[in-house]
Amino acid sequence: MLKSTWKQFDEVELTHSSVHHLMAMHELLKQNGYVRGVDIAKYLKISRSSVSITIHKLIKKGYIKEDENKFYHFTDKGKALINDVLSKRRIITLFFEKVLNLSSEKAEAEACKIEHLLEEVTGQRLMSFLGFYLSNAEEAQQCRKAFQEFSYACGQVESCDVCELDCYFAGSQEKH
Amino acid sequence: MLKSTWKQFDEVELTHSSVHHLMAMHELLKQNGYVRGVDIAKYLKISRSSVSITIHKLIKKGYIKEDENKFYHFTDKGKALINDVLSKRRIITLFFEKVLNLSSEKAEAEACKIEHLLEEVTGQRLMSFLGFYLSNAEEAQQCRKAFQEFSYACGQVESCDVCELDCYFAGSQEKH
DNA sequence: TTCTGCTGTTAGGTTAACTTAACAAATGTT
DNA sequence: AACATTTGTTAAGTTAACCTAACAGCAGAA
Repeated sequence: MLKSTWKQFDEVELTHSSVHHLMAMHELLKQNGYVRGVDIAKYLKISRSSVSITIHKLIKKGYIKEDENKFYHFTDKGKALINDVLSKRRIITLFFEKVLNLSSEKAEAEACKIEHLLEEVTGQRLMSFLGFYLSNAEEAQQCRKAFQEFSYACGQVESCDVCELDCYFAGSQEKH
Repeated sequence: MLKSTWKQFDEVELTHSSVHHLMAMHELLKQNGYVRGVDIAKYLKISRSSVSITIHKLIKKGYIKEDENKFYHFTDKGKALINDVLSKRRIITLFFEKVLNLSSEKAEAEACKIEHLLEEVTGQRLMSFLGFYLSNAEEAQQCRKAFQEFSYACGQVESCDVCELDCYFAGSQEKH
């Protein structure tokens, strides 16, 4: 891999924290019809002061505007971002839940950690894959069924095609 | 979702940065047979001082030990972690590349951003899925073939089952 | 109207991860 | 032997994201 690829982690347009301030806003707007700083603070379980600072940064960046009564609203830019992140989260969650059979709580928790890090194209491709894999297409249905019956027999071998090192899956069976 | 789920992001045992110091070590050990601070610094393109500090933290946490000549080595704990992360990266990369058809560079870059955030169980499930999906099983082969021929016809509709909001995939087609 | 409580902001402090600058110790060169 | 380079460490500064404490403004209750 390119030796500085790892730095892309820091180069996301908005941090995990900022994205979640926006997500909280979206959720609270849907719930209550309005959002104030204190609502976000309670929702995210952080201090009002911290929220105040982050929100002002987001205002400066053009994702949020504030009205006379200190109620917050999304700008078009903010709405677009929320839409992207929500879609991506939804798709990733669906994948974890419907394909990998994680519980819906775990699926959401895992999606939440990575949703803002993946590029649009990855989300789109995943979307496309799910659109097919979860469809009623004959091949998809049979594939799902066969996978359910399939149990990866990694326990017997020292190494397999997929993991070059000690078998990851084998190791996992001791732990679980 | 549980309202504090998002905080799990910060609660990973090792940060993105720390994990990548260990990954760099692994890579350099494989390449040269030894690692010093300056090697890691050059590899990660950060300052020697920064590496020095991070490495000492990792020594305190028990992932690395230092010999008389300031060469670094993994402890068993470090080896186990590297093994886990590498396996997870490999699986995720494979998924992005072989299932979602991302280029191998993009697949690795995307995997790199999220590999340390996903739980073991997620990696295992993905492993299991790939083990089947990429296998020679009749159903898997047909599914792969059918998916290749499939193009998600999202353009015609306002919304679809998968994305509740504006169609994510439709939006993406304008951009690309 | 005074008091209380809620809300937002500011000030000052912490931690993690970077930076540059300065320096000490070892190593290599001439 | 003297000088230059490499390497690791330390000091001091930056940014992001949190914290607590203090305080100002407002709004409702006694």
